Amino acid sequence: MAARDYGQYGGVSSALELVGERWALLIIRDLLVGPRRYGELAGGLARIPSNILAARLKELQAGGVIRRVPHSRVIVYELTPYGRELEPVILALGAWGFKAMGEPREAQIITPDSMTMDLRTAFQPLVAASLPPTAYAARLGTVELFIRVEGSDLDVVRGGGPADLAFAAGADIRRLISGELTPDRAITTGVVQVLGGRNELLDRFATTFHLAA
Amino acid sequence: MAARDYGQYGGVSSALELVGERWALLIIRDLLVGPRRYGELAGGLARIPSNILAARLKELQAGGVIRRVPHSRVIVYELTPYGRELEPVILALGAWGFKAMGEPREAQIITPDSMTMDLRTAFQPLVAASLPPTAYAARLGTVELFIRVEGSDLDVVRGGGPADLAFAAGADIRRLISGELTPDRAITTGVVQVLGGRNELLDRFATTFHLAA
DNA sequence: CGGGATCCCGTCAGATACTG
DNA sequence: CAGTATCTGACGGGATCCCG
Repeated sequence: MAARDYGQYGGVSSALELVGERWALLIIRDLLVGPRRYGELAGGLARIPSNILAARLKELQAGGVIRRVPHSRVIVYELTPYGRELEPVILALGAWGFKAMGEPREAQIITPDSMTMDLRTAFQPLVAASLPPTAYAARLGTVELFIRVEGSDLDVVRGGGPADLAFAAGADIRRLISGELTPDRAITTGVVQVLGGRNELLDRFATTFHLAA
Repeated sequence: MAARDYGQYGGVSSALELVGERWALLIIRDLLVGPRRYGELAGGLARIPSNILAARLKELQAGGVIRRVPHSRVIVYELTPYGRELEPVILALGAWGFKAMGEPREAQIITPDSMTMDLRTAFQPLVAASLPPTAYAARLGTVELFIRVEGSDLDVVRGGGPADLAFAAGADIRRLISGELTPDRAITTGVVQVLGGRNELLDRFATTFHLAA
């Protein structure tokens, strides 16, 4: 049960002994969005074997990174305060990995939690601060997200709602966020379909969520 | 040879497919200090099997993270520009892991490169900017480092040199950096031995390198 | 001697089935 | 729904060997 050790005394090796095992940081990524049940984690991490998920949850719990909370009938996993301090790590890792993303491979899926964290990664609070509050309803593949930007605050939740701009796109929304595609070209090429609201608001979206490749 | 995939399309999973395998981030940590030869990496990562080191180097090269550079007779590995962009990730991970460090376990060693990166992690550029240039000669366990702070710049190299303060300590230098121990108590308890220079300069060291637990 | 490649073995991950 | 049990295959660990 004890995580495998690297035989070194240092910050990075200590961190990797706690969260360096396969799947661990993806579990933490999803828990950064909010507390999740076992089945929700398994659903978001489609290809994780259930025994591995169970093992990781125990290890992360033993390491003080997550907590197992019984809520009346159901059991929920959530990050401890110390686990929540991994947010800068996940955001930095996500920003770096974002630049390496190419076209989605066969059988690569988008999940609500991974998309939510990618949006948080690309979020530009300084840009957003000077823009009026805006709500977006985005359908990305099969994932529906309701995105509210207000000042330098960002809130992303699953589902829809009354939005200033509603749009649908696929995995290549990445090309809009990276700046590879202008908002205009994204619409004319069909990468983004505007379902409601003014087209110009996609400009605002693209400047609010931007991560150069 | 292709890295194992997570079946997800997202920034974090993409990153982990490139640098998420065991030992990979420790190799990158050491290469952030400077280009290294195969044997130097093997020396700094004492417990890595040579086949794993060889496999990781190939994978990281294929992923565009490192480069294999023949220098006349010898071969040197170095980070690509894209690989160097992992520095914020390593620093964030190191800062997080630093807080989880307890006493060194049996057979846990300190290496020059891991110590160098830990110092970079703990470095407070804003504090340093308002202090006069200072050079420290530190012997940490068997590791000798020459640390120069000038304005908000930090330079750490192996070996010694003419320093304003020379001191020796063990792994529990961590307790000074975390603030668990004041500089005064660190000296009186013998955690830090001042070998040359004025004792008061250890105050400056402790404020320049600080990471609360 | 530096820079690996090869071999064997143990452990972990992956897939599926099963249970309280 | 929240895991446990079991089996198989792949990867990591350790030692040894090889080649320029």
